[in-house]
Amino acid sequence: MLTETAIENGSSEHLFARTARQKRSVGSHALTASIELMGSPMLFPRNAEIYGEKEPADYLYKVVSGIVRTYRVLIDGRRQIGAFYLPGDLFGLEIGKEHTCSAEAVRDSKVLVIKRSSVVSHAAWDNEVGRQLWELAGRELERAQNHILLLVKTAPERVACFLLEMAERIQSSGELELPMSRQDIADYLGLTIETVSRMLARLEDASAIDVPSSKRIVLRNRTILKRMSA
Amino acid sequence: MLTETAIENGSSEHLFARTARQKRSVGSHALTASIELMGSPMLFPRNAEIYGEKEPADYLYKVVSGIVRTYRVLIDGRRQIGAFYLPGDLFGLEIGKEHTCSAEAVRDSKVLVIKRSSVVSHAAWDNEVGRQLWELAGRELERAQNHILLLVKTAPERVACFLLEMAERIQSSGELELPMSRQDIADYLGLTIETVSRMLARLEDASAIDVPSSKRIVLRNRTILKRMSA
DNA sequence: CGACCATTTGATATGGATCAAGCGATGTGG
DNA sequence: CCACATCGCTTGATCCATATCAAATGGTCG
Repeated sequence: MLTETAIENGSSEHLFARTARQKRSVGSHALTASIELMGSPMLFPRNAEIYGEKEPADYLYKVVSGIVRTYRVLIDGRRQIGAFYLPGDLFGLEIGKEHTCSAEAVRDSKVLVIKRSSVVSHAAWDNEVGRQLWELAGRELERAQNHILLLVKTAPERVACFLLEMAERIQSSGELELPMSRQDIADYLGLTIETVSRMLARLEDASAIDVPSSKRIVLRNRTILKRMSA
Repeated sequence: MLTETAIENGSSEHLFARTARQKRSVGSHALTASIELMGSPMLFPRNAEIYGEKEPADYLYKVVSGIVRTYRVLIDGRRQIGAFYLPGDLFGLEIGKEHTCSAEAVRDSKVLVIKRSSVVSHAAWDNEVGRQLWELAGRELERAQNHILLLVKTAPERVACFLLEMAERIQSSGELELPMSRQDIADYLGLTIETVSRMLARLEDASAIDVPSSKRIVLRNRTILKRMSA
């Protein structure tokens, strides 16, 4: 009734295999492709809210340009940033009816927005899309697990991890341009801005990095960074 | 081609809707039911490893009795417990090929084990199972997000949260019987055993709880606990 | 140039970790 | 059945990493 060989784009075994009779989508990015086609571009200025916690989660989003943060706040105002989303990243997928985090543009950002219901129905006739939704959820879970591990590390370790993570994701040529403020970094790492600043200074003293300007970071010695990151 | 009305067991809209032509499973717990039927029971003594990080994730597990912890360790030995699984809970589901955490029995435990591949093929012919896998992944993600938020709270807040969470899950009559050691609690909360102990003493002083013996906790005043929990 | 906001740097405070006993329960061998 | 070792937990004393408070500096935009 079903071929279980869903191994086509190198990424190994998948939970949602593809049936022979189901329509095969063109590329290996069926989900992404359909969002490109069917999504409406929206512009969000710096610090604008994209959605709020507890609001109905009727849309799925893809960052085109800029950067987005998701976060939750405790009653006394402490804010925890759960993730940063960079161009190409999908976000806003929820299991239940409502968003569990708020989302804001960190800087002026362009975002593609697509109705959840249309993705859902698309997933029903193209299992490839369903599988990619599954993988998306899986990546989110993995990210959250890594974040938990990050939050039990010491301050210098957290900052070193953060730089390595960002360098990997932003893929810059030698110099890393941080798109977010110190406050955002601090709220992501569970530290204060002063501590983040001091740890950067310490990393600079250890000649692991250079900080020519506050948002520009040169990773001078990744070996040291990696050693300090756990 | 597809009915998008997948609202049948009260739990609202779902990403994986059920097609009219697809076989409808009997109960609302198709996944759980198939694990009951097809899973093999295994006994794990206290502290036995169920699986290790990086091992191939070929099985899905369901706790029958006892309690299971998943965790990761940093190179220097710091251990972070990601979750506790109680009777009825499923665990061990991964997106990729390998486990991202290790799992151990906290106490002597009976666990049902089922081949991942058989769940996968089952999910392919019964969308209900696929949907429940999806919900399972979603609950894991939500749990991880809550854990992140927990880890930015103060020590007394973390302990209060922990007690409330456990009381809700263990569903005891007035008295809560903690099935895990102080070390486990500490590693779950990102604290030391001494701090956990002191925070319990402090909650007792505040007459939020009673601690007749080290593992027995009476929640005397949940209002205070809730107030202290964030 | 001047006001404002983000960041750094310095001085001090403090929450939780660490180090060190003490204590109570559990189990073992005599 | 008891003496004693062991283990998990609590309690106390001290230390230290990071927060907090307070300026000083720098960068940006009018």
